Amino acid sequence: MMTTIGDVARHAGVSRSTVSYALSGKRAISDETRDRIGQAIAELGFTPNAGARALKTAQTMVLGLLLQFHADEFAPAMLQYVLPVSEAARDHGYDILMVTDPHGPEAIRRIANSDMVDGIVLLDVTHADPRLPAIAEVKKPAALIGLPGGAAGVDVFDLDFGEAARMLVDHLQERGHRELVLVSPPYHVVERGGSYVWRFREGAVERAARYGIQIHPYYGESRQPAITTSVNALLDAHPKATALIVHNDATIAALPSILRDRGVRVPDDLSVVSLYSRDFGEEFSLPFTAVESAAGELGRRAVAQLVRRITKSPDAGPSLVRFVPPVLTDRGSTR
Amino acid sequence: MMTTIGDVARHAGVSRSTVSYALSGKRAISDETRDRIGQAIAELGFTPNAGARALKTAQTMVLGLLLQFHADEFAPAMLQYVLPVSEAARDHGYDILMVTDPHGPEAIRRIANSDMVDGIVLLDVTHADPRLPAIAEVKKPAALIGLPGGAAGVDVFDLDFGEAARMLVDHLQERGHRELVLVSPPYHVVERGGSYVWRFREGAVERAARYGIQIHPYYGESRQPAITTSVNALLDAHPKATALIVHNDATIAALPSILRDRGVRVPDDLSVVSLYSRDFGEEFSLPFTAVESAAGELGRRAVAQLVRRITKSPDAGPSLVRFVPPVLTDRGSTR
DNA sequence: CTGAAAGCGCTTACAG
DNA sequence: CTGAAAGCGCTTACAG
Repeated sequence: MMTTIGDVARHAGVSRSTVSYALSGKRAISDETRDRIGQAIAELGFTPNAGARALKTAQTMVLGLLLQFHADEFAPAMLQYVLPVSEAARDHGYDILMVTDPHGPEAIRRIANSDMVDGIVLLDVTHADPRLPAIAEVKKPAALIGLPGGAAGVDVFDLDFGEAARMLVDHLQERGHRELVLVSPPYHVVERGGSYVWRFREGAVERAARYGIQIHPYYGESRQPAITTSVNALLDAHPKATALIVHNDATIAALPSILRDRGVRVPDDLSVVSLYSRDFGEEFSLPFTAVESAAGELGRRAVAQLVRRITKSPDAGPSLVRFVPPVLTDRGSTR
Repeated sequence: MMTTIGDVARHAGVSRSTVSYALSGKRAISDETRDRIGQAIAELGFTPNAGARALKTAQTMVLGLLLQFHADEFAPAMLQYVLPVSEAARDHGYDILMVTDPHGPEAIRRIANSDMVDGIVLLDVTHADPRLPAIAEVKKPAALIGLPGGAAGVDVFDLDFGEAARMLVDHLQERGHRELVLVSPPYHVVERGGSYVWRFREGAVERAARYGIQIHPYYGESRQPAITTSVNALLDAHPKATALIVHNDATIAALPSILRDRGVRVPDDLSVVSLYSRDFGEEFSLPFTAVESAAGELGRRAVAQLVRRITKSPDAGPSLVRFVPPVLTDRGSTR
């Protein structure tokens, strides 16, 4: 039923190895033979069997992509990472095996030990990510998006959240703000080890302290109506604060409505800065000055480095930790 | 380097076939032999090579999932389909090869002809979807989410958008509304063949006509600030309309802000009904009476049927077209 | 420039 | 209850 390389060889009157070499270009083939093979392939509609090729070459040309969806969390930002990873993989000739299994470590062992993938991308890596021991154990190249606590032994890519916070505080300081409120992600993200929460928070708090700026840090919420309640409560608690730093996707998405209901105008009554990706901002129509979360660049760099690890000799240098420098986009939401 | 079934066999002092049968359970094995094999597997850490198994059995245990992201469209709703498909696949023992390649037909030929997948799920299928000829050509089982124009020769799952519209009009009619405004998806979705646009629209228009209700149908926008401008324009144009039917994700997400800016209260000044999934509504904090878009159920049913096609004999009956009946959730946004 | 043969790691008739 | 052998569809030394 399926056309094999043997069918093509027979049809073209050559050996199977010649067809294989014609396909790979790994040795010289006479023009006439190449033409006959090309014609046979066109007539029969041949595509090499990926499993057989993988078995022989020990390369699947597939990357594993591990995502996790946490209940009670704001999912729409996830897509900003998945798409660039998928597109970058295709650009490098790889397909994506997407795994959403909540049992991350087991899923990693399964796809790695059965050799379904040549390498693995982990999204949303946490401080003590339970998937990291599995990654170390399976001996496949891997790239992480998100900063783990210790040395992971694999390549790590993340936004420089500390620097992002400092840039935003600087931006407000330059405009004369002396009292700020900071809304971080929900506290359960800290408990899960989402280090971007405290890296951003510490960056903001330290920078504010250096300037003698008062800053009131809070953990926000991820769902309505708690978001509205909490934002209102902390604005009430700090009536003299002139600026709000929002490091919380669900909160920034809800903020326009909340402020409108309070009759608060941005930037006249309150300055607002945040951290989100350009696409996310567009989808939610967010008009705030913000640091780009750089999901696309992180995804592309992680894939490029992973492919390098796969294709170069097993130990192509020590593992990398790369912080993408933040970029601030001024959308006029500060005064 | 990698542990093979031969290593396990040697370690356990049995033949490779015995190990294989112990794993598959396809023939009786003495307790003692089974124990020795189990121990060997545990000590050596054996997982069968997926490529070799696929080559021999002609089954990859992988499903292809094809998504497309259209520029100038509202992406967050896509995740509501991807996740249930992925989870349902895992429940059936399958992994997901996710393909976001904008060249859909080529991507289908590639993953199907190289036998990377046992079946294919197509998301967001349109009236004259260019991917359908490729699906027909490759001779792999497939399941579509979204209704194609003609007979696809494969199983089709979609929400009954006509019925959804009729339910919403009924709901408004029962409450005495006599003049409605309908916001459909952007017109370019119609041009692309998104039949859910006109199925919903026709359902609403016909139902309204039957009741003698005036209805003003419009195509909406997918991005700000056009959304705000267009909603304001059509509310201005129909000051006597008492209810709004929104069949447009980007518009419904923006609606709370827009109405607040106009000083319009729901449902006192205006009744609003819509169509979206429960998760989507939660993420965007949407308080509107709506028909559930049933993304989860569609994904699960598509996968279940696809697996049936794969595992049962090649022709397990004629191809199906299944419309999931809409369910209305009253959130009190009508009066 | 081309071919015959071995082998990647499995599964499964065939044989006992 | 178990084993030896064939074969899935490729790639790549080896040989000419």
